[in-house]
Amino acid sequence: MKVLDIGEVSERSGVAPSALRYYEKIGLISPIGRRGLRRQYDPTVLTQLSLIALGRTAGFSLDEIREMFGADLRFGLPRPELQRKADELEGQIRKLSTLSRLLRHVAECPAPSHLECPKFQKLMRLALRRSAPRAA
Amino acid sequence: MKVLDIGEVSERSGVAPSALRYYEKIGLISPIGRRGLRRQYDPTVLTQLSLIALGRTAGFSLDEIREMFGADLRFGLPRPELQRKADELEGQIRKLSTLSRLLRHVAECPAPSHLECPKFQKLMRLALRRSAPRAA
DNA sequence: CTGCGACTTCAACCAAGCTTGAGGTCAACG
DNA sequence: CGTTGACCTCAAGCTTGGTTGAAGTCGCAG
Repeated sequence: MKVLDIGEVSERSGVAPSALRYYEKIGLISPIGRRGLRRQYDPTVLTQLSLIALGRTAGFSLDEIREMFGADLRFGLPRPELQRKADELEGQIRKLSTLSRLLRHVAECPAPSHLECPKFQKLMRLALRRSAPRAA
Repeated sequence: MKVLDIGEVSERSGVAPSALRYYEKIGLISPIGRRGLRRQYDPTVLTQLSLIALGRTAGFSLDEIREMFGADLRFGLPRPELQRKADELEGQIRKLSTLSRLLRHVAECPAPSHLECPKFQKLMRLALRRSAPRAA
């Protein structure tokens, strides 16, 4: 199995070498070894990096991502926790989809003030219901 | 129409007063006036704040959000730009949904190493296709 | 064996998005 | 009229997720 230099990993994943070293420092990824000083990576690191990118897109912090996937894709979290994260994601998906519909509506609706457009109001109520503040 | 003190806005929106002042500084929101030194807010600021929160959830920066919604919900962006943002959101939604399915799968799949599970691989391929790196 | 280029370390810096703290103002209650 | 508590300003600090730069190491080509 071919091993990869940091430069190749960077090129293939689109993640800067400095970022890869940073990820290593915080325990997110690790090379399988060194040749001289140079880090040698297993190609599966590319899968890991994709997952990390995915997690970032979802707004998870690198810490959360480490908990979820672990280095080496251990997926260390207890199952209920994983389900909880998935639920969280689905809530987020509904919010994003409301926002998307809102933007498309605004792009099409001729009403001068959206605050008065019933469709806009309906979408806003939807959005509001989904991002409940702490207080009543 | 009742006006709101910063404390009330904070309580109802779940956004800290310091954050509200910060949002004002960068031109995201503004009070309708002052009573003495105290900022007085129109209740529609709550709608704005919900939109801002929604935008943040979607990963937009405060700058982007200001461009999109403007202060006063002007929605200053040209329509094609808004459509583009909506497209962007939908791409993101598909990624999140893949990630969600991936997490649920991991929570249920008994396979010791997910890297070998065909279902896992399939989901990963899906995810990979959706977050194409810069290089070929 | 020399030199090039890709790597290495480490510390310093950066930007976004806030929070915190010191010190001040002001309106309303008793 | 005084004191309380919620507000004010401004500067400095914090966290996350990195990048940048200086100075050094190394392996392979010629």
